[in-house]
Amino acid sequence: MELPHLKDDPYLKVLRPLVETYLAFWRIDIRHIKSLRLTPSQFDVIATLGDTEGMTCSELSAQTLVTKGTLTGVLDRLVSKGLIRRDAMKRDRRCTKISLTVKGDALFRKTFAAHLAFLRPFFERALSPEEVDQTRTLLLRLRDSFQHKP
Amino acid sequence: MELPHLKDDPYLKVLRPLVETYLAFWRIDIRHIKSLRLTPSQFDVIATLGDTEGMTCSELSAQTLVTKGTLTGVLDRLVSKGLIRRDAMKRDRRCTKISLTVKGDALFRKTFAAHLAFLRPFFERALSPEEVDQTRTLLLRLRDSFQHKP
DNA sequence: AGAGGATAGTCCGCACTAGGACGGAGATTC
DNA sequence: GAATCTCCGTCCTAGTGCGGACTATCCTCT
Repeated sequence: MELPHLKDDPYLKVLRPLVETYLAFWRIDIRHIKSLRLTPSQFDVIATLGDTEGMTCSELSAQTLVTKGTLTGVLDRLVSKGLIRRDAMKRDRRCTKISLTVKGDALFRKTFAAHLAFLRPFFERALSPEEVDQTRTLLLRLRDSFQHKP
Repeated sequence: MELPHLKDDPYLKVLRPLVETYLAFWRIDIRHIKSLRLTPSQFDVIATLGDTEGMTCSELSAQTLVTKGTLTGVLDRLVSKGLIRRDAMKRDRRCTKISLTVKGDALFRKTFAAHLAFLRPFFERALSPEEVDQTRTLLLRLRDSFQHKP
C-alpha cells in the first residue's frame, strides 16, 4: 500500500518487503481457502472453533480478525451452510454459544492439516531453521514497536 | 488469520509473527490515514498519482492494491472530493487519464512526507541499521518463495 | 429494590473487495 | 473491409469491514 520513492531510507526500506511478503503469502493462502468454497473470514472462524467446546461471539471476534459487527453476517452464512450452530446459553441469556456442527467438525479435520501442509513448503524452501528463528525475532521486535504507542 | 497450535513447528512459527507484524503496522498506518479523512484505498491512489503526469485506470490498478472493478467506485469518491480528475485521452478513446487536481496535489504534498515521518520512528526504535538489512533480506526470500509456484 | 453502568449480539450505513459480465474501442488477421 | 481478438473502464453480486446505534440482559452500588 502507498509508499513510493523511499527505498533509499535506511529504515523505511523494510516497509515494502513487509507489505509485499505478507501480500504474497496472503494470495497463496486465499487461493487454497477458496478451493474449500469458504471465504477467509469463514475459514478463520472454522479454524478458531476447531477443537473447542464452542465460544461466544465476543470471544470469537477477539480470537479472529472478524469484528463483532461483521461476525453476525459471517455466522449467518456459516449456519446456512450447516457448518456451525448457535445455541442459547442458560447462565447468561445475553450470550450465544457458537460451535461447530458435526459437518463443520468434519470439514475442520479434513482441511486444517492439509492447509498447514500446503503452506509449510513455502517457508521451508525459503529459510533455514536458524533463519526462521532470526526472522521470527526481528519480526516480533517490529510488531512490538508498532503495538506500543509512538 | 487462522493458524492455531502450530507454534511448535520449526518452520511455521514465522507465520504468526508475519501476520501479526503486518497487522500491527496496518493498524498504525490506517489510524494516520483516517485522520486525513481518506480511506486506505483512496490514500493509495493519491500517493500513487503524486509526482506523476497521471495515468490510466489500468496502470493505476496495477500499481496500487486496488483492482479495476473496485477502482471505479474509489475514483468516483475522489472526484466528488475534488482531489482527482478524469480526462478523456485523445489517442485511445477507451482510456481515461486520471490525475491529481490542484487540490489533490496540495493534499499529496502536505501529507505524504508527514506520513513517512510518522511511520519512521516505529522502525527506527525496533531495529538497528544492520538488522534492517537482515530483516529485509529474509523477508524478500520469503516473498519470493510465495511468489513462485509450489 | 431501584438506578446506573457494563456487556452481548444485532442491525445499520458506507466503503471496500474480487471476479465476472458487459459494451465500446483499438489492433490483427485474412 | 469484415471478422476476430484483445483491451478499457464500468457495472453487478456476494461477502467483508468498521463504527455507531440499539435492545436485552446482567451486574454493582447505594
